[in-house]
Amino acid sequence: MPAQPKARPAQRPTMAEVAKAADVSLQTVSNVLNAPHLVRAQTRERVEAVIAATGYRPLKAAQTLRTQRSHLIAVIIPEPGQWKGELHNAFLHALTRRAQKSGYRILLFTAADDDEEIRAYDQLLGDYTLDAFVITGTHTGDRRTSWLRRKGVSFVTFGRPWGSAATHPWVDVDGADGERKATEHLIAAGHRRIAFLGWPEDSDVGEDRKAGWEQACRAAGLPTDGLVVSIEDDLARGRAACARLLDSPEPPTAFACVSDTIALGAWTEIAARGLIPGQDVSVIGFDDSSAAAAVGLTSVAQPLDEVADACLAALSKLRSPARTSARPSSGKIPKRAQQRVLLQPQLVIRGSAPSPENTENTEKRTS
Amino acid sequence: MPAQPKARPAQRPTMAEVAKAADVSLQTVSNVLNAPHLVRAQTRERVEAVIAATGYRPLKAAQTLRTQRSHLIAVIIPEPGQWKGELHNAFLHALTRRAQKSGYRILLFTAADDDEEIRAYDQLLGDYTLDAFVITGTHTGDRRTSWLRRKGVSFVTFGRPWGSAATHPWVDVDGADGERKATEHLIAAGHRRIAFLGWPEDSDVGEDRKAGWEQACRAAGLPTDGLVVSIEDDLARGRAACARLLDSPEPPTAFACVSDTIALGAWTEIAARGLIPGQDVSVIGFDDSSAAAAVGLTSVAQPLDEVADACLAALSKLRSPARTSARPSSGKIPKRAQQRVLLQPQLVIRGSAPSPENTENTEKRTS
DNA sequence: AACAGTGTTTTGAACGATCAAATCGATCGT
DNA sequence: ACGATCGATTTGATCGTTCAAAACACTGTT
Repeated sequence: MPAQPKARPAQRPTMAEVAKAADVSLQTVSNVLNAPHLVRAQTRERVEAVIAATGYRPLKAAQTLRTQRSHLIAVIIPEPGQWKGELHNAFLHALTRRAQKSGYRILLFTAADDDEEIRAYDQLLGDYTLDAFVITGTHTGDRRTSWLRRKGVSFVTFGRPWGSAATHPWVDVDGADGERKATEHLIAAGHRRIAFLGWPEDSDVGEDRKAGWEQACRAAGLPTDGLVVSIEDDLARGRAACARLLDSPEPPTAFACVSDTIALGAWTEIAARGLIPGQDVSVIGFDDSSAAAAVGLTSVAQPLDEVADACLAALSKLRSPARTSARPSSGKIPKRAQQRVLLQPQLVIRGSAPSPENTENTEKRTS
Repeated sequence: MPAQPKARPAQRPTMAEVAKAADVSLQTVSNVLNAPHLVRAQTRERVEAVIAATGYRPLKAAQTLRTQRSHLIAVIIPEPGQWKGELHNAFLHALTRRAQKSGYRILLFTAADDDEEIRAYDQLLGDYTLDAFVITGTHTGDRRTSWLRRKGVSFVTFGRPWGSAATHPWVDVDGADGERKATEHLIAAGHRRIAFLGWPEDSDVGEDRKAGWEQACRAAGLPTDGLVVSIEDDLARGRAACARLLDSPEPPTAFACVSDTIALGAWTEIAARGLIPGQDVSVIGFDDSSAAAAVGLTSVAQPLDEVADACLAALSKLRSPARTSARPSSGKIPKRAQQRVLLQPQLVIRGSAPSPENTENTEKRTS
């Protein structure tokens, strides 16, 4: 029996095989895929037919090696319980969905703190040929963004460059606007003493949201003194804070909260006192968690799908590896997507703070 | 000015550069990394020194192309709100952490249902050179596992092959055991009528957990008739079911629940009646969500870190591309990691169902 | 009839690593 | 002292794709 004649059984087809079957060169197949305008229509159709028949798909590993572009975007997955597990999870999902539509994939990594995260960047960049990072939870004095910039890596942040004039692309949700909408909703329902249950003052996001509440109160001539509480993001603390305020000489009739966690604490305390949330005392949370939906808590929802879209759009600068050529850049500036995007959240109205006209528990959204 | 003499500024070092600097061949550098025993100690040290000095790291894309191994494991990220968002998120985190310790990375993808998921597998396998999949949420008649098997792809499932004798590697948590522990805990605290708030009967996981409750009751000679409720995983329904049972002629004094969501519903109803959870009526949930921790709900915790470890260990069969060689396999069977692992959950005791001797709200874990 | 200009296709090299086999020295047995 | 054996290292080919430049085939000009 002669030596096996190159038997290649049911393997994944390669570009060379497609080329042979279509009786063209390798490069022509490549052109059909990457630069169709260079190929004569007739030839192109023939090649495309073979591609369809064989189910050929270019191998990413080979493409990556050659082009230095992997179609991979790295994103952190936070420690459970940290930075709003549920919110981040929904964001990750949106990002993954959107990315895979445009041919990208999300690569996960973990890190307990910013320094560890920077080390993770270094590792990832050493191993893989990443196209970009999506960074979440930016804050004042964030070292991660400057590190990435220094390394020349593309990235977007979900979160503004708080407290710095950094010019990197970012996408964020207008927390002040959200809290303002929540507060105005309460005012429209007739409330005149509206408390704000917030986070400790070192939180950029927290201060932003607080500002929204304050603006709305000011604009309506309502008091704010003695109506602010700063606590860690914890249901029990939210409950305690709510109790304290309700027992004060001039108790508020509504609570605007910096998070659903804290709002649920308030909601629990109100219910435990035999009061009816949304009727006797109103509560509004932030982030529209599943728990909020479950108990009927009105909450401010972040448009995560849009955030994900905007992040990916901002990364569309993944073009041209910036090679300085003698060719003068033609006067046309490449229209790049928005690099700094601030999106508006929505108020999801439920029983804990219903609309003035309509006291039903029906859920509705207002932008 | 002469042509630029191969100026290579601060690029990432390649293996060739390391080889030149250490005055050895390419292959020797490769051997130092992949088969150190083949290299003379003195040479090895010299090469290692250069590697350390230059910070050289092999490029995954090139390795992947050559070895057909990417060190990538694909995992689904479920739609928010589906299959226990929080639980899956924690699982993903554990998996990512463990994987990156062993040089692997997690690649995300999404899919709305099983068919779409299979299409996603096909896409991923077409593009990337994946090492394996981790599948979650297996169920009776699951088409995904048979598809993967047919394609010859390595994978593990988090979840048993319910209702089939499939032989693929899997890791699961013993839900019956968890619910039994919960029920026994309630029995030890003196409860004699313990209800079970469960899911509709088409859920494999739900039936497994229910069996645990039933076993514990039977073993203690306690009644089960009329104490089972089947509802969707929803807080409001849990609350309603709890109310119905409490209003029945022979109301239970404790609730073992199939999930934290439902347990929180029960908890809410109990609290709303002015009863004190854990004192008047006890409740135990399942999954130890952050909400359970927040309100002090006793719950059954899945050992997700161990699940992740076991999944990765089961995948350690990522060896040998199965080439049939003439070399007879030596008698030694390669010790492979456990391919079928059933882990035991832990009861996390909190106020809603305290220990008999100790009515404090202190949190403790018992295995 | 030779030439420039287009449009289309092919050739050759390269990306960065690993595999398979060849080579080179030194050691060993008889 | 000579081939055999073994350890250490090198050479050559290859994974599947894209880039850069060359080659080819026409058309229209002069």
